[in-house]
Amino acid sequence: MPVKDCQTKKLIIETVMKVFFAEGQIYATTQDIADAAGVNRTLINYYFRSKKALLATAIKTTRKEFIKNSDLILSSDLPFREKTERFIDDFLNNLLKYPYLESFVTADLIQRRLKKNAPAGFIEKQPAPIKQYLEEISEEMDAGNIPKNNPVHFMMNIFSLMIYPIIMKPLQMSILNLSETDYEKVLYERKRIILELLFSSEGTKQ
Amino acid sequence: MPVKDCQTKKLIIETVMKVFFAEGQIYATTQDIADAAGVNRTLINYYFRSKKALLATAIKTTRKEFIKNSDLILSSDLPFREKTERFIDDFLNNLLKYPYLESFVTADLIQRRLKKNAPAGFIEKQPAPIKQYLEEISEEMDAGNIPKNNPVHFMMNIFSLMIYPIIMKPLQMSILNLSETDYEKVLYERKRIILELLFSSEGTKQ
DNA sequence: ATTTTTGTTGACATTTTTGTCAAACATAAT
DNA sequence: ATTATGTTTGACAAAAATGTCAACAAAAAT
Repeated sequence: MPVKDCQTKKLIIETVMKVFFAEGQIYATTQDIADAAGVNRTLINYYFRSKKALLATAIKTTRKEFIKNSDLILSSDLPFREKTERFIDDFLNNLLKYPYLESFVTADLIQRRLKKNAPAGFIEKQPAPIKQYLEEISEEMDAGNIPKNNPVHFMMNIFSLMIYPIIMKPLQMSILNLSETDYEKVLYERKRIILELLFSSEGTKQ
Repeated sequence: MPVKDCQTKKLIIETVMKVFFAEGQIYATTQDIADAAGVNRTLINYYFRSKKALLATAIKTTRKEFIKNSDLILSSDLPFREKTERFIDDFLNNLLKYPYLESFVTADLIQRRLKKNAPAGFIEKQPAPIKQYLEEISEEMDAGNIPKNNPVHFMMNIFSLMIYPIIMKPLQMSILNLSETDYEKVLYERKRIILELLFSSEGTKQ
């Protein structure tokens, strides 16, 4: 019976999550991973066949953890504004844990689109909760609560406002001339800012 | 006198700009670059010392082209709203040419922050035009034309709303269930959407 | 025309990264 | 104790990527 088994296997996956998705080391080698996990590199090939396979499962694992809560929120029957508020709150929390997951997945999608030599990831269909939420956005627009546009814009605005400042932190820090602590403070205010922006224009359509 | 000289040298740089910053092939090898440019790989080492050095100059070149116009706009004495409008217009155009420049630079910054083994880029100070524009944002806030907050939020909002949908296009396409042509159409509407959002909340501060 | 400089090429060397394999090890079951 | 099972390791092999070099070609300068 495997005892240590799942331990090291999990350890390796968690290390990938840390190194790639939390720290953003997209060029990390298998040796880097092994070192960070404190295990022999060969174990990566033992538990997962290849680096590619390891990254694929790591992505799946992280995505599940990422979506778990937010899908529940989007599928709930909370009133629109409250739902949006909770979604943003939850999403931002996950984002701060794994800021670079999206960048990595996107990079992956790009490589696969160009070469047959597919590195890791997987293409994802539209999640049902997102679809439902998009419909609610549409209703809110019809009700005149938010400016009437293609609902995808509202969704895009949310994602943009939440994600960009986090994934581009190093660049934004230098452009905006902010220290590490300053930036943290700014990020902390974001939730409020985003909500104000999304709902400030009540009935201001033209 | 060098005649062909600058031609191939330029060709190589332009190819890097295409492969890395336009197409997003962050894992492209020197051979990939040489193939795409139709030149012998050794020439990369002849004109630039190493891959690292090549990427460094390519980044500098692209950034210059990128900032050239938008800096003029930000430094001009146009009224705030018009200035913002032109800035966004110009920035979006450049962004569509080189969507992945920022992602690449950020990835680079991250690696350098962690290892001493610096790959390519360079750390950038706050550009003076940005500083000036931030002050103007502050004035607009004092004048009550836009909600009063830390001015960096306004700047962050602009960047986020412009850049995110472009750099995360593959992911957004699947999440929002949009085809290539649908997405292009949405992107085209963005400029208007962004401006409406930024200026919709006139005097709505709380 | 010849020399000099610059550009270009292919073969080779080095380094880095990934993957394989057999042997050693630990643990639980018989 | 011995076997069986899953785990771990180091040595090795293979592949991929980068860099160097001497030779060759083309153009400019003398």
